Amino acid sequence: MSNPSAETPQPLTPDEEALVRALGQVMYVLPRTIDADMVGDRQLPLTEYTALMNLSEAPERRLRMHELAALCYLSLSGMTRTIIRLETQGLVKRERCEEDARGWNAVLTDAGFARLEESWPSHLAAVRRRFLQHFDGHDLARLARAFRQAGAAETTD
Amino acid sequence: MSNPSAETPQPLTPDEEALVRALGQVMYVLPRTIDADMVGDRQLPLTEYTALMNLSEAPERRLRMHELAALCYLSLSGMTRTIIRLETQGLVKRERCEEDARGWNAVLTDAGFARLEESWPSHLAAVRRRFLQHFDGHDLARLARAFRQAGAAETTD
DNA sequence: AACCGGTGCTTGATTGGTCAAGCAAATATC
DNA sequence: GATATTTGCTTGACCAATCAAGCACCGGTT
Repeated sequence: MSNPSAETPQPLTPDEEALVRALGQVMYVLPRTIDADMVGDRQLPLTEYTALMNLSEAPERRLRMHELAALCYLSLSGMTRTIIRLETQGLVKRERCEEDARGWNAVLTDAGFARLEESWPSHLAAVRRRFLQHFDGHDLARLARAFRQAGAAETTD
Repeated sequence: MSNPSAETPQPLTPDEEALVRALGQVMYVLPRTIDADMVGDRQLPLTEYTALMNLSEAPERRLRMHELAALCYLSLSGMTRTIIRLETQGLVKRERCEEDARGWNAVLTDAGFARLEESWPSHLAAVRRRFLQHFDGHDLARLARAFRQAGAAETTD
């Protein structure tokens, strides 16, 4: 991403500076507190919750590994490991893919669905308490748009 | 709407839902992309950059371990390990604390300061490109306030 | 002055992620 | 239709974080 020509780029304005510092804080703190809330409550870490949630929304409650990984913003190997954890708890099972024998589907089991329903209120509460609450009165739709842009990784350069 | 009982808490509005999903994305993706940008450019991972930056702003460019840990939103042991990495690169040194022989100060070396100056533009560019840019036209001060609230961990309930 | 609980930091074990290498099935090329 | 390349996922090695246990020193009590 190399330094754009100038050796001393435009420094941040105080407002920008404040936002960037606050971002640092949020990036570090939020995932951990939400995760901690959920683990404390129902023993379901955020990553595993996210996986189950995405499965529950998929047709047939099943998804190929790479699709699920993308939806969870996880590497493929990270996803493999998450699914293994979920499988040993009986919340998910893996089935070979019909039309491509290299592929696997992760399938949400009934136990997995039940567990998700159980965890859902806790997750919702954590998200409200730790996050949404503080954006009361903001234009949420507009914020969401900005967030999505920022999150769209454009790994390039 | 029907019964908001204890078992079915108020679900999210579509706007809230969108924001929460976008947050998930940002929480996962941003730290990694910013880190990747900086590592690619100057071999300074974000955690180490943050430590150096906080030291550079401290009086005498020195800080006790627990102070630095708090500023970096890191556990004390995480901080120990980060400082060890920085020390082996010669960017920081540790000195026993004068008034309390149990304590240590992490001190930014000249090499560390130089390295920080070198990395600064790259960090700035990454932050602009990955984050600030997408909040053009927003009320940054207000946003920063909301972020800070969300980041203020209140670990217990 | 000898103890003893509390504090500051480090160390050991574990965890949850990464990337790179590997394996098996699919597909393209000849 | 045999071989080479690509694709889908898993595995191995590693890394940066965590928590809990340990060690050294402080400061108050007797």
